[in-house]
Amino acid sequence: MAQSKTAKQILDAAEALFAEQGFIETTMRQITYNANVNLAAINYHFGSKQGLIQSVAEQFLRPFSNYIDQALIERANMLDKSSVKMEELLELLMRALLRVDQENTHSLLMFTRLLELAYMKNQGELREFIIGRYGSKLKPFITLIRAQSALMEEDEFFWRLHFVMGSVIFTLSNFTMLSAIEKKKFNSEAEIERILHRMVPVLSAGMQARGDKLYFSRL
Amino acid sequence: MAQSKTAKQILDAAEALFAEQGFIETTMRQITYNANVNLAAINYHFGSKQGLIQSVAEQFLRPFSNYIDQALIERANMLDKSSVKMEELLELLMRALLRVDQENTHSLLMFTRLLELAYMKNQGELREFIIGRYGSKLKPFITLIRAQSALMEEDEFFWRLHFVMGSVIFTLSNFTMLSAIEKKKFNSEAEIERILHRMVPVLSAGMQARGDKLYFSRL
Amino acid sequence: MAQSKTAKQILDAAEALFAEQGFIETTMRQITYNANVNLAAINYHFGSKQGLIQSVAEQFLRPFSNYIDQALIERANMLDKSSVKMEELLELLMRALLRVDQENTHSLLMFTRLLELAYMKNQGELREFIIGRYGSKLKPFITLIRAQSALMEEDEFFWRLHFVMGSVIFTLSNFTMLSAIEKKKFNSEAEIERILHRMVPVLSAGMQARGDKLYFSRL
Amino acid sequence: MAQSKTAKQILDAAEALFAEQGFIETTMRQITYNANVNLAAINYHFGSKQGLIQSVAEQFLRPFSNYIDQALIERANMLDKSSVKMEELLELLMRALLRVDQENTHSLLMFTRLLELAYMKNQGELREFIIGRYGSKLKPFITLIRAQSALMEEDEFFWRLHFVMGSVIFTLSNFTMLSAIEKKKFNSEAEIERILHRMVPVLSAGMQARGDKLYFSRL
DNA sequence: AATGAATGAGGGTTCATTCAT
DNA sequence: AATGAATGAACCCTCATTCAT
Repeated sequence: MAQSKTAKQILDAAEALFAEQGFIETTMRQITYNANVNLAAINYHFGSKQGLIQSVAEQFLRPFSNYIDQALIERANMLDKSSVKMEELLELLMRALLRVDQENTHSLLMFTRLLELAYMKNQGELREFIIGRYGSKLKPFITLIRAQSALMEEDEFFWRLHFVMGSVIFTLSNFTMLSAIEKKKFNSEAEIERILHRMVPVLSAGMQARGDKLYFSRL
Repeated sequence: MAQSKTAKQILDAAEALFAEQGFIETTMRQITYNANVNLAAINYHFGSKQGLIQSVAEQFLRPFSNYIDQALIERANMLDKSSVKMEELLELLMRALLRVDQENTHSLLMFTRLLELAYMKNQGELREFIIGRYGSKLKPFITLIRAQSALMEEDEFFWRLHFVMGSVIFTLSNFTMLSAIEKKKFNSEAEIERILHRMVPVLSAGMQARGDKLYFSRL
Repeated sequence: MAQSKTAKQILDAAEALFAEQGFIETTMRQITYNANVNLAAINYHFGSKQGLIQSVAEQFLRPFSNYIDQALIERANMLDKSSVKMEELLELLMRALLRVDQENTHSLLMFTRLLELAYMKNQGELREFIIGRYGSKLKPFITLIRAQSALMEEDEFFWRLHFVMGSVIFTLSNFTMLSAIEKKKFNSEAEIERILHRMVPVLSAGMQARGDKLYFSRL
Repeated sequence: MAQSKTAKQILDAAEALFAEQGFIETTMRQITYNANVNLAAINYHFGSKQGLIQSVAEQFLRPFSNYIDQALIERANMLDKSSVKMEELLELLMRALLRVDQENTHSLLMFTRLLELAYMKNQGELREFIIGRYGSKLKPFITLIRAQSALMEEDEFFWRLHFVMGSVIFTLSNFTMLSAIEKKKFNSEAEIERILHRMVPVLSAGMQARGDKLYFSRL
């Protein structure tokens, strides 16, 4: 059997709490209390809180990365190369995110919080863990994105990619908050699928925009 | 009313530390040590850490809001209405940000961290404080943006605005980290002005993109 | 005023417990419970447990080192140089130890435990603290010892000094135990002064012994 | 009765770790990890950590005690009684120590740490175990030492013996540390044989010194 | 107005031991 | 005979806050 009952309970409780509150804000005592296990169990099974975070992360990243792989293969078979479009790529990405989230309720939020954390200082270890483990898997996907973007230097592409990622991370990270505002303002319930879909043309246009048209004078 | 010397020292030290590390990560010990005042002084002068954050926030928001006002007047004078373009609006915004930052070193980062915090749960008080105090001031500017965006429903616009804001907030919030990566990868030093400039065409294209072209099948 | 009441209470309680149980075996909870103060007070006043140990150490080392200094000056005035003898030097040392112990009940045992600790691995910080602070003060004394020892190489002297120190440290460190055995065996109460006195001729002879007379065959 | 393979592995691993780090500092996790057995195995086979320590002790004490026996016989044969000297006795002891150490790498250090532990409070059980088991075996040897020492009362002899033992125990117990210092200071590598040899004249002179020459005034 | 001192609550981690199989 | 899993107790430390002056 892959993992003990206790480890499973810890993972589930941790996932829910991490998703809701964030990693740092969630304490080991909360997790073990919710999981109905002993405080020391986290250290026994995962070594440390950081270790638990990595395990929770992996639980999402593995299937996500697999979905991306599989989708790219599918796409390669289904379509003739000439017709690949940026928006299709982004939708493929969004679909992968949604699928994983569907399988495991908190995945999408976890993904977001994870990236958030990975960009923090003092989190070099986590950063390297993620990049080392999954960085290479996403490369072909990124290459496709690059091919569909406007012509630009490498460093420009680097920054744009992060502009776009920032959009996704920020939006998902604050989704609860934002959809509450929307409800109050427009009385319409936001669905995560709808929001992700709304992103596609925006992000796509961003990556394809011709740059450097203007430059504001310094000061 | 002139604030005491101690309060001033606390505000200055807090601003620098908040900008560098974030609000939650900064401890009162660090602030009072840097400010060269007693640990209890923060509670004495500002009631609590939260109170200090609001004071620091206000210290930044006031001049920023003034700059935006002024910039809109500038724009009204400088350009004939027909030629107002989205990119010009965004550059105007960026310029306002940079100007404030120039006057008071940490402003730009503070702005970002403030927004970040405002979107958090349990920060309803801060959120209302900001919106109540400065929300209305930005309205005319947003109206101009809306006019230059692609035709869309109100709720679509609401979301797009947040996509774009997410980009800015995320990028600036993680600027230190990202520019470190860039340096390692491309051996080039990122300047904040350059990055803000790079954002302009991307954000602009995002706001102007025609939406709803595709919709990924559920699941 | 030099130090707060709480700090004083902590020092006293810590000293007693350290002397009785050793540094590592004594917990911060025991100390603060005995001192009747809050657990966090140690960290407030001394930064860490290690910091407390250093403070306790200093409380003994300062007067001890002063006594040695003063005694050496006295000796220099009182006696003509020709008559300085090893045993006098050692008695001077013992007297210094006893005096400090008399002033502050647990000093002698503390001294011992301190040296014990200083020789442990992972205690480089403490070692450097002691040497840096008091190493130089003891140099003149050690030079006199050297002058009265048998002729030998520097490294031989180094080792002999530690043989002799080992005697003192071990005996004092286990004094409670040893004197209990003595009582059981000889029904006589051991007094620390008497024991230190007993050491003098033994240590003296050890330092003055001519070395290298025999060498056991390897294996 | 042959002990199980697991028990053997535990004993070996424990011995090495105890010798290197000391009893208290060595954790059961370290032992079982190095022994490549389950954490619970120690409690299963030895009842408790304390039980393991006693087993390890016995494993060393048996051969050591045999060597001493044998050495005393050797001595009886080799030398005519008139010429027995203190230094020869001590060298004989050192040789026994070295021989055991040679057969079983960690013996010498174990011997030291064991004595160290035996002198601690709360270790009455271990103390009695050692004395009950091996105390009598050393008696003839101690009688010989007594005969070669200076004339003195029984209790004086008792203390001197412990002064001398303290020297040996302390030096060996801190040998790693001391030889590191020597290396740094004199750039010469200390060998355990050489150090033991260096002790011989020092200890010998200590035991033979005439006592009571002076008495420092009780301040 | 200001501060040194003190505190209660809570943080992650480590340990030897025991339980269930 | 052996072990993976689990645990209770205890560890040192950090935090924002409050008290007494």
